[in-house]
Amino acid sequence: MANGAYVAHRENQRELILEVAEELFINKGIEQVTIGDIAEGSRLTRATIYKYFSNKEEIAGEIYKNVAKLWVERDRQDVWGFAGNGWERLERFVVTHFDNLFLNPHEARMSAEFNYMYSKKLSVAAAKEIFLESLEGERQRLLECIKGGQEDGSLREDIDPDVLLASVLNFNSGMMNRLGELGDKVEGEYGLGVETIFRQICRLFLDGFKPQASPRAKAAPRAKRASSK
Amino acid sequence: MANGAYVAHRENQRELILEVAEELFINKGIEQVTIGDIAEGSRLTRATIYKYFSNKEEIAGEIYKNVAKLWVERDRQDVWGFAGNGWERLERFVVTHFDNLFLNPHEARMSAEFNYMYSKKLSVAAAKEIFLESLEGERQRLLECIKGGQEDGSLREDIDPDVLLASVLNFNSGMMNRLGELGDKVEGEYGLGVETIFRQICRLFLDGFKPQASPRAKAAPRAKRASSK
Amino acid sequence: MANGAYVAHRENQRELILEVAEELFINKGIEQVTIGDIAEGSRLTRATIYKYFSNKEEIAGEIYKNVAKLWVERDRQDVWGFAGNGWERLERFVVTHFDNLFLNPHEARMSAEFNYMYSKKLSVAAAKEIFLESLEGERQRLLECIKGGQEDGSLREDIDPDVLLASVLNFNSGMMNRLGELGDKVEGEYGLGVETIFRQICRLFLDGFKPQASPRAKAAPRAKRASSK
Amino acid sequence: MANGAYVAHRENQRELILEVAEELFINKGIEQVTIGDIAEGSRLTRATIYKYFSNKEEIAGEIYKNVAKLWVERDRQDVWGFAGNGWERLERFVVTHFDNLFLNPHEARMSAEFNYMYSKKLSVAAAKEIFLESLEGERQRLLECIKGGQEDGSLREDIDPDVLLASVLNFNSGMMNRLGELGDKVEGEYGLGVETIFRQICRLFLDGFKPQASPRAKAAPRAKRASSK
DNA sequence: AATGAATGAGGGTTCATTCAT
DNA sequence: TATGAATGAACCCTCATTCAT
Repeated sequence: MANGAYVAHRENQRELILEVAEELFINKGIEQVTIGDIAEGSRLTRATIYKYFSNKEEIAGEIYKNVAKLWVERDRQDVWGFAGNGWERLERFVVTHFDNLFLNPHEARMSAEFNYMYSKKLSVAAAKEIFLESLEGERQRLLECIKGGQEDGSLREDIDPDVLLASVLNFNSGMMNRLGELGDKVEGEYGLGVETIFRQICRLFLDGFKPQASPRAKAAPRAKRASSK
Repeated sequence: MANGAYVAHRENQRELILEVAEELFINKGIEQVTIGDIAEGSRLTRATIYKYFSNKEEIAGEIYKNVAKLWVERDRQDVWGFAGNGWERLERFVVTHFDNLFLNPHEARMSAEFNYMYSKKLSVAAAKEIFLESLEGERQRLLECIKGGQEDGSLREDIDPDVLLASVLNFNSGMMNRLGELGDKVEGEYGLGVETIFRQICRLFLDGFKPQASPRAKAAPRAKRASSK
Repeated sequence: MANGAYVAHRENQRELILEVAEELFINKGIEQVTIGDIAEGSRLTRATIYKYFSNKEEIAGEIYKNVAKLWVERDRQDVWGFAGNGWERLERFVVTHFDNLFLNPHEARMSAEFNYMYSKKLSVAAAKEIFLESLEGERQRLLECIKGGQEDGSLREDIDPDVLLASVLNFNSGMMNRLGELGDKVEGEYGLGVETIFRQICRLFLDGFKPQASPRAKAAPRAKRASSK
Repeated sequence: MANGAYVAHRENQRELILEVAEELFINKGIEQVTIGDIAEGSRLTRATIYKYFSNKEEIAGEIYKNVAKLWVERDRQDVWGFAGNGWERLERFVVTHFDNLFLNPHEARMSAEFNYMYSKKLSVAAAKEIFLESLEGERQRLLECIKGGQEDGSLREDIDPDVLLASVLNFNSGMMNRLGELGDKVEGEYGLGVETIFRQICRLFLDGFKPQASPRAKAAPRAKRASSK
């Protein structure tokens, strides 16, 4: 029916807008992009954009959700289906993520953008909805993977699984955002390929999850410092 | 003479502006702060601010340089003066930095803000000037520390020292910025103290620098994925 | 036949739109109501509204005409059929009108709205058409009532009947609009019920129509004032 | 000092803006006037207008306050200084007001505009502040005049002084606003000069305040009507 | 050195209205 | 008949920046 055509058209326009917006967000930064830019890029008027989204943040949130959905989907296929010991599966979780980011740098870029925005503008409630929804069952699956690794002896047991979980997730986020922010700039800074460096960082981090042979080297006494303020 | 008074006055005003701006940048985010806000906070007019700085980015750069200078100074006192094997000194380098960040969260905040801005607005040249200048001799000192560690057997030798160096610096930056962006939000998300988590992340990362007992576990074959675009 | 159904349907829709619009005009003020509001209220789309009326003013005019028709109809029943002397019939004309307004405050509201709009947006021609059409034979009937009153001695004779007529009509309009604008606010302002006050105003005004016992008190010499501009 | 020049300049600009705005408000209606219109009229930019007033309503309020201040001032000179019996002073109060309005029609126009706006947009609190402030001691002075009139026998005693007071004030407002809305249109409608008509309305109303010779004519029995809704 | 005034550019948003379906 | 899409014109407001004092 005609109705179906309408719906299809709307969906096409929505996608068009999202694509244009993502491109712009990544190149110029969410905050630097105006609704006008998006309108121009999609050859629509500003007013029309508002027929589809009620503001820029909603657009950004939508794009982020799509990206996050991709991640979960990829994990489902390439990580959680993989049989191996705990450490190997954990490695897969981390490495596969960065593998894909090297292929799709825009995802890291968008994540960096969105996380920054989240830390500023989004209400905690709105952010939580987006982030939690985007993670779906990942946290649970990863937690079980970690517990399994501690049982099968491939992961160190001296750290609480919940802490390990939070560590992995924050490491991933932190380094992904760094990757996104650096973009192609890192070569200029370090004279090394960005991919090389981040692969090694992952490797170092992951090796730290293995059972540590000797009791951990005694940490040097901590520096005591006053606040700078 | 009168001239001296003028110079002193100018210096005072400059500092006042920088202090007010830092406070605002940290609380509201650089992009959300207007010159008007800074003017109001320092009880000057917008026009007067322009007598001291030519725009907001310059102010931010100045503040960042000051913070970075602090870091270098602290390292000089608490890290490079410390005698120990390579791994221990490296650990100090990383842990001391985060110790101080927990005491001075605004530094992490400012770093996150500035790095984000750098990835967007700053010309590569301007950014390079700021970042390189701020690092001064740190890179060199850290590189020597790493090489020493590989010689004294406390650091793994299967990774090039330059790569290890870049790894440490990028890890530090990435996790610091993540820390800055999260602020106090992480507790709500993970139910764990932010400090606990980040200390463990550092520990895991640093343990990965130790010589690895067994030849590195054979990585699972990498997933092959097409670009999402 | 089908044609009849169409016509009936159109008529129903028209009425629906008018009802919704009146409700909105009264509550929010004509200028604050958008075509979109009316569309939403009548569960139609904006585009559909345009199939029935060419703009908001036309809708408002239609509603006003309906209200005015009511007034004429009521007068026909309750005023002009009443036998009494001139003053008594005049009183009826005024008092009945306000009696009804107290029962139907939305009519006063709508009148106030419409008069205000008339003074601004409506072309003089369009306004004349609406106002004159709405008055139909009222002016004539009232004029005869006044002349009758002057003959039967119940109305003062020192003022020209045409002037008395214009006085009554303008008084009615002015106080009705004031009533409409005040709504229920007057109580807060004066601590008196709005109905009480307006009834007394009518009474004072009407008593002024009686033959004045003494020659009118000599007015104090008029103040001479320059324009404020 | 230069400071004085600044202050004087500001004051001039303020007045310029107010004058332009009043002219526009009167001709086009407050709601039809945009800040852009005012800016254009005063040969400033929109942004500059915002340096002087924070929005259109504030401008309108200011103009209304000025007009109301004029009224109070005129009353002080021409009404309250006048010695006469209660009815004569009351007459002065009403007639002087309209005398001045005929000379300065823009005042009636502005009052009509403002009252309409008050009934819609202004918060009751904001409106009260403006209206009460503008009336200053007028209410009290008029009340005493009325009580005096009842004592000296020039005013009817069968109506409570407070009610008489509210009657006069509402009559004045209502008819003034009607006058403002009609502008010069009334001639076209009634073939009579607007001034003539309104003078007679005042006269009729004021004559109603005199002690009524006979017991008030028994009102015809009131029409009983159902609500139109 | 510091200021107040003024600007121009641009951002987000809303609405009446038209058009193709 | 009714509708969804799209538009373009406005409007309000904010800000960085410059200029004369």
